[in-house]
Amino acid sequence: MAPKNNALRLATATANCDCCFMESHCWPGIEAHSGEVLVKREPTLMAENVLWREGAQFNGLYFVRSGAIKVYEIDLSGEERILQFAFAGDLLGLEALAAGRHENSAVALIETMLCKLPWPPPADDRALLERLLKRASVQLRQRARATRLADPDASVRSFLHEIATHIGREERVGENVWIRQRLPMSRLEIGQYLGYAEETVCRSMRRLQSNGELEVSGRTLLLRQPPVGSAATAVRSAGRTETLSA
Amino acid sequence: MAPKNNALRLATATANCDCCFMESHCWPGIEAHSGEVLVKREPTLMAENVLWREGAQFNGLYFVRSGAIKVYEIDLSGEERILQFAFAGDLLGLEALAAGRHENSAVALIETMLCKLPWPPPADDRALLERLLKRASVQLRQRARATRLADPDASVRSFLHEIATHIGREERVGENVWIRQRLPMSRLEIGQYLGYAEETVCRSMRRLQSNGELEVSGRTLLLRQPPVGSAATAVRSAGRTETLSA
DNA sequence: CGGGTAGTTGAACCAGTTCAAATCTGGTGG
DNA sequence: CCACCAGATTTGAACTGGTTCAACTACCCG
Repeated sequence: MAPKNNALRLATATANCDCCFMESHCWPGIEAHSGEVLVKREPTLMAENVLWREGAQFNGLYFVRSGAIKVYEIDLSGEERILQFAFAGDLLGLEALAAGRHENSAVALIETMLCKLPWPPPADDRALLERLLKRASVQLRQRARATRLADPDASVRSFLHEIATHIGREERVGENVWIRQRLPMSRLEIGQYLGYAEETVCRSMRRLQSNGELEVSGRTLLLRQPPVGSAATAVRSAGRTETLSA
Repeated sequence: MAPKNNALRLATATANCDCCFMESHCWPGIEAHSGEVLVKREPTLMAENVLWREGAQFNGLYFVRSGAIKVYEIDLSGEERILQFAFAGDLLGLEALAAGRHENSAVALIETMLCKLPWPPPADDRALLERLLKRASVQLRQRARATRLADPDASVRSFLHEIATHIGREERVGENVWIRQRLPMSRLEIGQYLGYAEETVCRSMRRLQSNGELEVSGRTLLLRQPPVGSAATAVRSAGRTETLSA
């Protein structure tokens, strides 16, 4: 459980988002190739590698280029509570900006590539601040939804849909649309995020499976994308949100 | 339960935070009387008055000068979930900034005075953006803590302490320090915020009372401020945060 | 003082947790 | 390529803390 601190710290390079295929993911709405934003490529993290540790000084925000990061804290009773899962295009670390120090830890769940936006920002860029403020606003809105819903089935359904629509691939089988996704986190971690026990998540997924809402095999997930207007849609829209994080 | 929409909409006046006794509360860290920030005084809201309603267009952030506001949403099962309580000095509405539309509602719990910072801001002020970004960062950090803790006693204790240290008055009785505060919200609302039933909050407060941690009589609260280093402190620090909102 | 809402208490119920054990999976080394 | 291992997942069963329902009481406002 204790992650080995073998975070790779290889050479980093300054890069311009301009030339990055992820530009539109990291900066939704930005005019393509505006050449505005300077970030640093970070060395690739392998699963379990630490991005930052509780107590570390805050010195920049991260964008996920690919992979998955979990942000978590250890509460007084020693339990791990997961605060955020971040995937490609997501912004990480905003909550540490004000204090200048991280109050939680972040580790890679799978091989992950990141860019870093150093802080304070090198250039005095008002547009950048505005974009970050909007990102913060989005994260605040989403955090409000992350509370556990009425029952575990609703929570898990909502969680899986968020992940699937965020990073999954669509697949057509006959007239139905399914989303295929390999989950980067364990059942236990889903539980730690949603506020349920591992076993409850497990049983919940089984129920969803027997409802025909999804197929699971290990961490591979095939999620039914309910046709708009179906009865299932009304239920599912409980979890309507843009992404799992921002 | 349905609040009457008799929000008072009287004449508002542009004001400068400069001349306001709340300046240092609304803008912690700002150089006093810098004359930078322009806001509008909003008409006083009475208890139950609506500040904004779900679906309303976002057109500015609010600062609470005095009183108390609750921000809540109605989930699919018709239950009210409270997302934020805001008191004097707190900033409201950040989560609607990105979308340009409120996805939740806000009403006054008691008589409340507010200032509004129109959006987009009239002046192109980089320092303002930076401050707001920091405020957003603080709110993100705090939102992470608002999840329900291991047991209701810990949650309620933490909640009451946050409120008390934020808006309560200190009182010395012998060598002990107590904080006196009249709660602006009902037991039910505390439950809707913490994720417990009204009765559970009630019993929890009773347990804290028999522990000698507090005195309650209706909504009047007298909370023991544990001396630093006492056993109680270790427990209490579970809820260590700056304010209940930002 | 009287009515109505908010708060409190008790008891039964039940969803989710806990504990324990079986089963499966993915990855490793031979 | 296959056997094997450690960790992850699943299942079952007992337990328990929080919810629910139903009175009852206290407080606040007119």
